[in-house]
Amino acid sequence: MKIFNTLNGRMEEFVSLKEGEVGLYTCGPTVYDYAHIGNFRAYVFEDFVRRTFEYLGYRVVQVMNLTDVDDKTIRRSQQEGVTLREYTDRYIQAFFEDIALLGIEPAEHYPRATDHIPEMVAIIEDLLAKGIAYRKGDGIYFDLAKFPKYGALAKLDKAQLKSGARVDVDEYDKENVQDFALWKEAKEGEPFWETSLGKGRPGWHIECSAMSMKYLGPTFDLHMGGVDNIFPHHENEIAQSEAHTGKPFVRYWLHVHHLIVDGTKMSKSLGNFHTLRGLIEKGFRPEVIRFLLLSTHYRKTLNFSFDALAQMEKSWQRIVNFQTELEGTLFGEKETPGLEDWLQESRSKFRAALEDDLNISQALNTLFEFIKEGNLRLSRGEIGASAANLISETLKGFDSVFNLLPRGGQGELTEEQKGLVEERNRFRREKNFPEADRVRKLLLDQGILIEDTRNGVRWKRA
RNA sequence: GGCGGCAUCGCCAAGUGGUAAGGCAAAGGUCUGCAAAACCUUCACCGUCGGUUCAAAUCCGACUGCCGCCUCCA
Repeated sequence: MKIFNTLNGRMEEFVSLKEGEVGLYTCGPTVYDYAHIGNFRAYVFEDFVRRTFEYLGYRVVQVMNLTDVDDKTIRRSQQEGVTLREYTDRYIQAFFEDIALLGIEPAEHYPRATDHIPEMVAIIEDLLAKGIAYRKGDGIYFDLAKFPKYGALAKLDKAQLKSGARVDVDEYDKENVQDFALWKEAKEGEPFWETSLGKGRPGWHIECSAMSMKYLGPTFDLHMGGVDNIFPHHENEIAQSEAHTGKPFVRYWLHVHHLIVDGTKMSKSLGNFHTLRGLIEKGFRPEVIRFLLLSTHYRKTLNFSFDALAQMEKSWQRIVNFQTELEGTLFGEKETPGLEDWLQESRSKFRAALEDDLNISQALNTLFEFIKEGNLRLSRGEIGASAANLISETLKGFDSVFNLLPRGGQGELTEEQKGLVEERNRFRREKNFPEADRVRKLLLDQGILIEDTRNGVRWKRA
């Protein structure tokens, strides 16, 4: 498995710390609102990575944090006059609903920041004791001067980091504008925690250090997130964690690039801002949205458009049709020449694509070539029952990584519906087409679409 | 202002030195009671201009456009 490691800007062979197991930390949402499709591009890709490792035989231990305390969550909960917990509970629930719709496999751990205050305090106390952190004015800050490696991930020269245009330096009471907050002392009217550090709340970055190390250990395999997190968030995580433990923090960093809409940045003011809920209300299937979010290699900007989404729907249908035909057709027994070789070759091409820095486009190429060949064989009438089953299993194996097929197959017909299909067949044999069409319409009204193929009748849910 | 990324057929998107994967759309055909699905055929000299090389979409330079980072946004 080769992956592009942001840490050194190179393609590297992935070797896990523990054989057969991957420790994975993925930066999760700040739960102040519904997540948007840009967020979901990252989460869907992370799911793809997780599934890829599982496909390759690894056991994955994934941690995704839920940031439930920050300026935005505090401000909004106050505006609504509810507690921080009540406010964030609502969006955490929405988040879980959304990722379930997108077919994202749950992580092993979803730690909430506010449930891990003691762990964060412990790290901060240690950093204070080591003289790496200092208390000043309204908070506790990390002293970058004590961490020479700072800037390695983002490839920023510390000396060149200036107080940017976006920061009003006067607002901060720290010794160096570059230093970042570990702890913020309680402000009037804001939620706070009573700790050995005093009353206050954690800075943003410390939660990820505390929670990742708690569940994955001081050094772990893989840390992912959006490119915008490289600096300062991930840079700060490295500084805090390594200053605390004296050990390397993360071995491989993977960063997902952004999503743009119609070639331009997604923003509320441009009216091109989309949430998953919004798209579903417009009638798009979550599987298709997942497909689109997945369809571009993670290190490239993904261009979202409704045009593209509509095309994805068709493209997706091709995959589903193939599976439907394999599962929903009554095949006889038949010898299929070269079956094993073909399946074997497809699997190895598929695997090679995944192992090449998670090249999903190549993996999809393999999938569609597989479907093409399968359809060709179907049209030639070469497929028997056992072959159809093997092909279907191979397809499902590929799909265990994409997760695009409707889950649990398409179910079974009721006895009555089966009877109707039989009845229609009888009418067709008798060439009584008006009656056959009437029965077909009857089934369609129940959501069952009947299609006649060379290999027999098949059905699917409309 | 500093740093970085991207630019491939109408659309989505692989390919990073040896002459353009795949999907959608489109056109023609086959199959078919109809419909759908499927199959066959057709469909690109890779943003612009220079350079390096026997050979470049692939390397170098300039330009144009878009995107991102430069302290709390995936």
